[in-house]
Amino acid sequence: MITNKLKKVSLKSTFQRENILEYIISRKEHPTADMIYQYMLTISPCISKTTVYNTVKSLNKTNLIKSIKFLGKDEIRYDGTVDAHHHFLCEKCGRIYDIEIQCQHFKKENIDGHKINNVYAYFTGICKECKK
Amino acid sequence: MITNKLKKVSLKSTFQRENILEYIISRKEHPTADMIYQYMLTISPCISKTTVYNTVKSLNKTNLIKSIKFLGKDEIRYDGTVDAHHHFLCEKCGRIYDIEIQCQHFKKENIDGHKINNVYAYFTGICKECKK
DNA sequence: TACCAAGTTGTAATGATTACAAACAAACTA
DNA sequence: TAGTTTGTTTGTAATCATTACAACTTGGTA
Repeated sequence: MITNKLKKVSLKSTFQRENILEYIISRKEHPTADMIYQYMLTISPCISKTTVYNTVKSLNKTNLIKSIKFLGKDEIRYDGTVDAHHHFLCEKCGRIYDIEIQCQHFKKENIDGHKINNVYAYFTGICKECKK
Repeated sequence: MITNKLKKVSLKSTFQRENILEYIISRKEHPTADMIYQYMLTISPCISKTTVYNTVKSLNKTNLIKSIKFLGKDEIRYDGTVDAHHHFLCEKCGRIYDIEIQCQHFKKENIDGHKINNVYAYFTGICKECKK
């Protein structure tokens, strides 16, 4: 439950936070800050965009959500699925799919002498819907 | 030779283009637009930043260079090495290293029914220099 | 219930990138 | 080699996502 997730990471439970987190997790669209803002306006007409940015920053820092960024797109997208996975971005419709592949490099701790902390990867192409 | 590279992709050969391309290829720093601009100022004091942006866009479109973008950094970096490879970003010093690993997904043409055109990936952590 | 640290709001600033129009130059043609 | 055309460069102004900041408000503890 959403409130517990916030409690677990010591974030105060507010209407804005609960609904923003719920929105990101339940919809699978990997929304942008503006999409979150547009949705929040419908249930909280006075919300500020700054609140959206503050909130996703907190949620991201406490690992309740993840951020993703694609080349050529200048906005950050937010992902409520936090376990290791990749993404697929459709070049035609812009939809973003979660990709559950396991890469052999995912668990490496060292490459070329560098200590690895994080792995980011995504694919682009034409999605199965657009191929039809 | 730089001039030939431009000819091959039917880009007119200009002082600005040759030097910007040469700079990106010869230095291995994966420079930002501003780094390129600062360098170009030293050999062409009247160059415009717009020229830098126009040029990297052309070079990128014709595959003479590649663009890279990292989460949390809001600038694009340019890479003169165009064959398939990944990157490592040091979280401490910001240096970017080319990573020559071959991923098993690199040559896949289909994942989950989506047609794959491109693969982007990078690692972050502490580089071997900063570990010392 | 009162208090205070933390959260929210609105406005203004930032900074990378793009739009646009005028001036200019590369390279082809005669 | 000069003229022409088309693509390039330049500078300024605009854009747009995101952040800074300061005043106001609220959650949750004592």
